[in-house]
Amino acid sequence: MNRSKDVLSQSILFSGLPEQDIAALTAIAVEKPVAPGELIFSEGDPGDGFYVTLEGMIKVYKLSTEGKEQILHMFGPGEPFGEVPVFSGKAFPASAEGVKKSRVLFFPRKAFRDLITTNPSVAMNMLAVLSRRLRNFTIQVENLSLKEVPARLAGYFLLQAEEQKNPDTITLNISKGQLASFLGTIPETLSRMLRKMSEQGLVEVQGRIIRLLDRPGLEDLAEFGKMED
Amino acid sequence: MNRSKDVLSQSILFSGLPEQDIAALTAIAVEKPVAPGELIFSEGDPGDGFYVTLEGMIKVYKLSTEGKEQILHMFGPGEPFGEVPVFSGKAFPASAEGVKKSRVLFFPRKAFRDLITTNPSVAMNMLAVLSRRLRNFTIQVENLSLKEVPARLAGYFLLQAEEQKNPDTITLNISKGQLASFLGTIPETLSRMLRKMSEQGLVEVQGRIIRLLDRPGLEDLAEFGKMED
DNA sequence: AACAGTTTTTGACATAAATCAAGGAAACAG
DNA sequence: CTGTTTCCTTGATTTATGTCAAAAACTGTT
Repeated sequence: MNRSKDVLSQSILFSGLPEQDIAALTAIAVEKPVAPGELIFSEGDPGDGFYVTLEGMIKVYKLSTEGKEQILHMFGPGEPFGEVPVFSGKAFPASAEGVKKSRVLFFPRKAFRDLITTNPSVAMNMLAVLSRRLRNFTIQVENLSLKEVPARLAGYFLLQAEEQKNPDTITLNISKGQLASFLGTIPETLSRMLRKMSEQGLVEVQGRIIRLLDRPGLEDLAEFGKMED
Repeated sequence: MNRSKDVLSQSILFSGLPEQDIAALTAIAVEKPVAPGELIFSEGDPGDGFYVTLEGMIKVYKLSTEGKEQILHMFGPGEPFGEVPVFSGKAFPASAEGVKKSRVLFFPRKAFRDLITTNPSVAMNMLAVLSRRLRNFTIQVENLSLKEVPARLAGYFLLQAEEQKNPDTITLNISKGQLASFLGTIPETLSRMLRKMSEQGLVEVQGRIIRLLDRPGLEDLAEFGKMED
């Protein structure tokens, strides 16, 4: 039942690699189960390797001194995380833990760096992964600094609708509390905004199922962020 | 007077490259003067290459629909920028313009990708550059989401003191308005915070010269972000 | 079905920072 | 220098969102 090879050969990082290279990779990698809420690494840890999510979902986050959490990324199957220390030479800039029951694959730093120097296509894939992540960060900074919570929320819904390829209904794959943390706010505020959006007929909320009733309205909200009360 | 080679051979990206490779690089690159306020590229532009700052200072930023600006990075001599589209295949996620009279070097996408596939050490350097940038972004997100303006400002001062290797006096190399935009706030707020910090004896402000009078106090402020009025 | 635990919602209130408006200082060009 | 433009500061006010406290709605478990 070793599906790690399948996940890897499908992943952004290793797609296009010949069968035998994948085999060599799985040989140097260590698989690890992760329980919900279990810490994988902490901000400040040295970081002598990186991970690929095989199954489940991993969050990467920061905590304020008062305990507020900001989620930086959520990673599903096939997605690598924790690569920054491998190339920057510095410690993990954030912490990672499982959001649900998960499995991850750990790749030791040296073995992976060796692979990259001999295999330009892996290097190119890694560059693409990091570039895409930088892109996402620019959007996250833009959201936090230039947009208000309703606009971020509307943007999130529209993005999810695309990813879930369903233009008018999405299902949250994380709790509302986690969503609040991802959007840079707190559960109370998120709850209030959801109610407001419902009252205005933009969405209909049933637990984790969100029906998008007014896409033009949501698109407008995501861009201009104004909501008349 | 072609110092581009010198700047390149000193740069993070090309350090360690043999003389002849640097020469080959400058052969494919195009030098371009940039006036203060001159646009280099805009968010959404295709991006068929990236840049290295030779001289001066370049800012990369986002604008809100209402015109507020958030600066994402400031790049000085030797620093590359605009690489994301080269590897992600997508458009520029932000815009770039000169802050002062500058010179930049443009590298066409294809030539650079070719260089990387044949030259693992350049690939590794680029990975290091992108990783470091990701690191900075996590800090920026943390600042925007988990810290208040006084804490960000104190953190900025301490960072500058380090970079300028002078523990008790720093000189701003950008205007206060630009600093506000970098910290994710507006000039009015920045001005008020500076006054407050002066009143509390944390710093002394004389134009662009900031004297750090109370490092422990500033460090505390940067971490906990509380300032009694 | 009932319990303990968590997650979500709601209300009243506090506050950091944005906005609006205007005056002052500094930098720059002629 | 001297006028003009840009940058910076200050005050009064508004607003979005965080805080605190408590109730309500789920979740899964014996």
